[in-house]
Amino acid sequence: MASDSKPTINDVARIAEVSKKTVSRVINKSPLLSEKTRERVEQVIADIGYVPNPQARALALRRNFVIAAIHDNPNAQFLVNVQQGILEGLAGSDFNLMVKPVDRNSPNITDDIRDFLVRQRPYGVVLLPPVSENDEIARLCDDLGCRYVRMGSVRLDEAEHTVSSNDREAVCEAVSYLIEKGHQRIAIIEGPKGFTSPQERRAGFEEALHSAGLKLDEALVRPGSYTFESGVAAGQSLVEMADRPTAIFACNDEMAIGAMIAARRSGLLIPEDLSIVGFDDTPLSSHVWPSLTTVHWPIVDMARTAALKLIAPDDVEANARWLLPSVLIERSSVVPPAAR
Amino acid sequence: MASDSKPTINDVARIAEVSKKTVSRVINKSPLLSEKTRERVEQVIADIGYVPNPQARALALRRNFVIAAIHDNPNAQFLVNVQQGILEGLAGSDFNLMVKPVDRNSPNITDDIRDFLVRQRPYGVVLLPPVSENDEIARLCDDLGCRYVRMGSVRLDEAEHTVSSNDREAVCEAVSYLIEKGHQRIAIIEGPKGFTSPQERRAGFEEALHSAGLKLDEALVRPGSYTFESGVAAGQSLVEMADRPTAIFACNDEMAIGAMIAARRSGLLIPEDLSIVGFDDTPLSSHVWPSLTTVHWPIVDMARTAALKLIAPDDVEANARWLLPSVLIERSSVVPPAAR
DNA sequence: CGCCATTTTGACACCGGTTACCTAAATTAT
DNA sequence: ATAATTTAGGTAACCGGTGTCAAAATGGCG
Repeated sequence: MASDSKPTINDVARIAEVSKKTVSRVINKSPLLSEKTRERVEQVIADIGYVPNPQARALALRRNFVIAAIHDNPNAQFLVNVQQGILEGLAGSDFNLMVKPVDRNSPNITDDIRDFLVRQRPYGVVLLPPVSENDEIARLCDDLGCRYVRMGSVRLDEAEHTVSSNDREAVCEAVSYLIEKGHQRIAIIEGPKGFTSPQERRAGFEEALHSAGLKLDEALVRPGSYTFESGVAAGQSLVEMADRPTAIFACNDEMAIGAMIAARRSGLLIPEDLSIVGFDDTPLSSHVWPSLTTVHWPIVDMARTAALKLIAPDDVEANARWLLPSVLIERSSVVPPAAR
Repeated sequence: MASDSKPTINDVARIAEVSKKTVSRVINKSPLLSEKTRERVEQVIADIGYVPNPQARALALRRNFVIAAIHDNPNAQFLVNVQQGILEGLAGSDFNLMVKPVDRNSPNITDDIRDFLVRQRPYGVVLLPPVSENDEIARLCDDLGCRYVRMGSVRLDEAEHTVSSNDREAVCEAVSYLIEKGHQRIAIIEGPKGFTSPQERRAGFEEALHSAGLKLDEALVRPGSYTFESGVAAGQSLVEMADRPTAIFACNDEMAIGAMIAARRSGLLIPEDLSIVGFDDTPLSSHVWPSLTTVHWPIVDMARTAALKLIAPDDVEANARWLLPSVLIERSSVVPPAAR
């Protein structure tokens, strides 16, 4: 009993004895309408359960109510946080969220995205890191006249199309915290080359050393790829050193936890023998034992802000905001270094 | 230089000197067209870069090209896998994926979903567990004439609206494997009450015991909620028993890993002192040390199948498939019990 | 009461496609 | 050669909304 097909604006108009246009005015809360007819029409709408057809609206308005999240990020927790944030920003509006993953290794990412934008014509897109760091794609959106916000550690000094976090300052703070605790030999496990966020985090690391008068020991720098395995490998090579570091800063939590596991395998106690600081504040970081001291990366906030920038041009506050704070979360993976 | 607004079907018709309808026929690959005009029109389409407007099509066809994933599941890895699977199923079609999370604790989930379906009118929806277990919502889809597929351990004996996995058999196999290894005192950490999947997994557990002639010891049953913390709690209470079990089956990986951590905190060696088997095969399960023996839950396959069922009525193979195999993955968290 | 300004409402074309129906040309049958 | 049938393509209405602009209704004021 799937009932007859849905009532349309014409049905409402006929029953309420007004024109379609008047019904349209009621739906769109136009101010130039008498209270009397508005009530009458609203009554009819409620009676017959009329709901405007979004496709028809989209056609007439020449714009739809879709925000797309374009990503090439394989991290599940990140993705889900971003989606949550965008949906929070969209809540209460007519907008819906569409997800569009792209293949980071494909040579024609740009073509793929162009095709998507041209076919689907989303009202706006949120570009997620690392795809957000691709200037060509941002230009593509510009050319196609598609609203966009780039999320990440992009540090473009323009509020309109960007939502960033101050990774550099936050890492500087975190590493300074290690130094304050008495650590001098501090290692870093870097993120993948060629992206902004690992660069920023590395920069913050150096900044902290410099302002404490320490100099960077290249022997304590390890490459990483943001994966658990790369953290294990880097951690292992660090703890096997003759004069191993007393603390490690890893550019993300997964690698930090990998390093933790590697250290433990080598018989080290954490944090007594080795302090560790991560970055991201994934749920996992509070689940491991000892719980991981890390930098909270405000993904959900960034995503919510990005969504608001796209759909709420009047929200001056959201539109002005483009640099959100990453803050240090002290847990239990850091203590002063043991005397040697 | 955002260029003038996009070419429409009228532009193509005018330039190719045919009617709109003929262009429409070309787009829709209608067979009743001469090869000559088809080529001419296709040439014009390519020349001016015409792309059909999806909103207009949606309006005229009275159906859009949107598949929505409706979920109330907080697990990030699960969600991302589902999205990946659905997108694989949708790949190459005109369909796009929309995500619609609902609040599992809200009393008016049904109203929320009804509202979404009525407003957005997606072509089809994939209901994810545990929402998929709610019969009221399935009925709602029926009433609203919205195609749907319920994913999960739903075990409705009807292929049309269901994609399930054989959790029960798989768990039975996994626990039988423990028994073969020589374990007799096997504990279970259950999933949340009131959902099908934990029930099925528990049933499989009992089945394995029975067919081996063992009887269920209620003292070795612990409640859980699929969270890491509940796994820690359950694990701890199990290892503190005077005659503790030699093996634990946890109804998901997160709890298995929680139990693993709890056991280690109590000074137990894994797997020497305690074997552990999980369920899901999350990436984490191969990252922990020792790597977790677990049951692979074919989420991606299930999601892909669900998507195909929605959009490819001709794909008889996909439409007939509704029970996908969960298979045991042997890693290194199980060994025969130590002599006591 | 009549006139003008203002508010409220409606007629109609249009957004960019599709369907139903129709016509003219081409082909086949008689 | 003519009628019957098929094939190729066109016409007009329609899907369900919105924008424009003008008409109708209302109200204030002399």
